[in-house]
Amino acid sequence: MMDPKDHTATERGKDLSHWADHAARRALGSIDDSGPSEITVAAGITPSGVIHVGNFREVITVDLVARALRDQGADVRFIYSWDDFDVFRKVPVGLPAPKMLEQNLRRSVADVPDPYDEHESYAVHFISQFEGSLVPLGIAPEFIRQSERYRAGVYAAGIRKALESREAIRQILNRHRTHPLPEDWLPLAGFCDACGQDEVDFCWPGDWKVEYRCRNCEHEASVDLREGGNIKLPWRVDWPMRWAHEQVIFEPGGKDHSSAGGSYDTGREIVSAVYHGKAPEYVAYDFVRIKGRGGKISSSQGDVVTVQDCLDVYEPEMLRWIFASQRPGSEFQISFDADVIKLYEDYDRARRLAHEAEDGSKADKKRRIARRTFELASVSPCRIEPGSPAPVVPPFRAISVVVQAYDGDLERTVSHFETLGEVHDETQRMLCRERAACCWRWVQNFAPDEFRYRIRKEAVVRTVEGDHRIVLQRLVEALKSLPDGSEADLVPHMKQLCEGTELTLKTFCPLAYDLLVERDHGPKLTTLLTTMGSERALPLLEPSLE
RNA sequence: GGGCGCGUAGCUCAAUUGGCAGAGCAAGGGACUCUUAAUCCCUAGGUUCAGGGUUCGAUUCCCUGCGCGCUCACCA
Repeated sequence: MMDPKDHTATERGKDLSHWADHAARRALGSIDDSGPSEITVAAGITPSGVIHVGNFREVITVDLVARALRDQGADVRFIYSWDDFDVFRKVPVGLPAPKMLEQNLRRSVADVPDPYDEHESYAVHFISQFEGSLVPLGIAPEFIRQSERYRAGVYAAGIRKALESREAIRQILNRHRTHPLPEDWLPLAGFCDACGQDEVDFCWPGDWKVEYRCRNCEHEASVDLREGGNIKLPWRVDWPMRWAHEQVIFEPGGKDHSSAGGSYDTGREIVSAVYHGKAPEYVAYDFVRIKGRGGKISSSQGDVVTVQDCLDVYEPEMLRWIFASQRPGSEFQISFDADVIKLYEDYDRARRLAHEAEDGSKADKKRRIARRTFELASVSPCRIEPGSPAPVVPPFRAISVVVQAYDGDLERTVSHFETLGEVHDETQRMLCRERAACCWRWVQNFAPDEFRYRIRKEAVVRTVEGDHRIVLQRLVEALKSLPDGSEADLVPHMKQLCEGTELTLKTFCPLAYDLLVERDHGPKLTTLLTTMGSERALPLLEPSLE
């Protein structure tokens, strides 16, 4: 724990004013001294199909709070529960082998075969996809698969306690239900050992023994809870049981869990009445919406946008920054359209602000907020010293022009910026390459047409006469006189191109764009010409003069 | 019916636990004898949905109303 009398600690304390810092303080305030020295924060979802960015909000929320807790001196255990012992209730659209999946409904998602035939099960397929996408983001929780826990009998005592308290649980749940649970209700759920389906009726003779009969295949069996098996608690009891089992002190939840009478509400009552525990500190997070993917949605995944889809367009730190900048309760959208440019500009600006030295003015507050947000957004934990140099990366917009001139060649794109003196060392080369890769994927898949161009592969011959011919001739001469000219060298020639003719650059340029990029406008002409180089430009311009 | 959230410039939104209402785009003007998908400077734009309360001070906290969205009352 941090010593509040320590001067630097209290100075530091003023900086810890991000929502994750406040949540961390609340969580620390909720524990008493008798608790374990290590504190547990938790996230978790059901892998019932492709895991999307909306689900990511849960993990990133906990990751940010975990980092905030560590910054306050806590020893943190971050667990991620894969609720893969849940029922496969619905076949998502767009998956392969829909008939096979249809036949596997009502079984545990951990027992449904992988329709892609790549992993041991349906659940594991989507689990490994999602876990893989967390690696570049620096998120590394301890993953727990509930199917394994239940089957190993880890929760035997928790289940037995629920059975012993079944009447209390029934009353708690009934207070929030329209149709009350029957008097003989048992807090049990599970799957038939024979057919794997969840159409099972339970009986509890007492102690550790549970018996069931399958309504589907009429299989009957008796299970000793201590040995584990296909028996679990229903969600509303399962959640509080695991809070107590893991001593979770912070866990967020989506809106569906968060309303009055929802599962957090009943869980809070159950954990206290049955397990003599305490509900974790909680934040409810809102949904993440998607903008600008119209017509580009991958048919194999329905309407779903994954974390990997976001990483295709956004740098890892930037994706973290986007979530760290939004308070959990507010709904926001992740954009794939022209907003991407604006967002990159906002991000670069905020990062410069985060690194600025303080000057005692009121702007310091904004600097502190930006700094703290970037400390939390950083892929690996870091402290930002005011006045320290900010990472240097060329603007996304500039990269979009250059990377298209080089047809997606990242190395040439990077060396272009090196030649311009905007990229200096290996770190900057790496950052530039990473951004160029994102940019190129964006241009190809999502950019609106007005941001895209393609240099002609073969020259087109236009009839060029009169003043247009004169000006084009001058442009060609200018390029020849500057075989490896920089943009600065070319600019003076541009100013003289139209002298003595009826044309202006505005009326001439469409011809040049047509010859070069097959449309009547494009990136700033001098940038385009010097980026593509005379050796590519001249063969496209000259044929129309012959 | 219960709960949560939202309502701020023409548009999209900030204001991070009460401290001079701000950005981007759009609009208008100017600069760089370099086209735009630019860059830089300036201007304008507001009863912060309405009404009340707490406070030295409210976009922020409390109450009421209106409008919008989501969610629970199945399962998870």
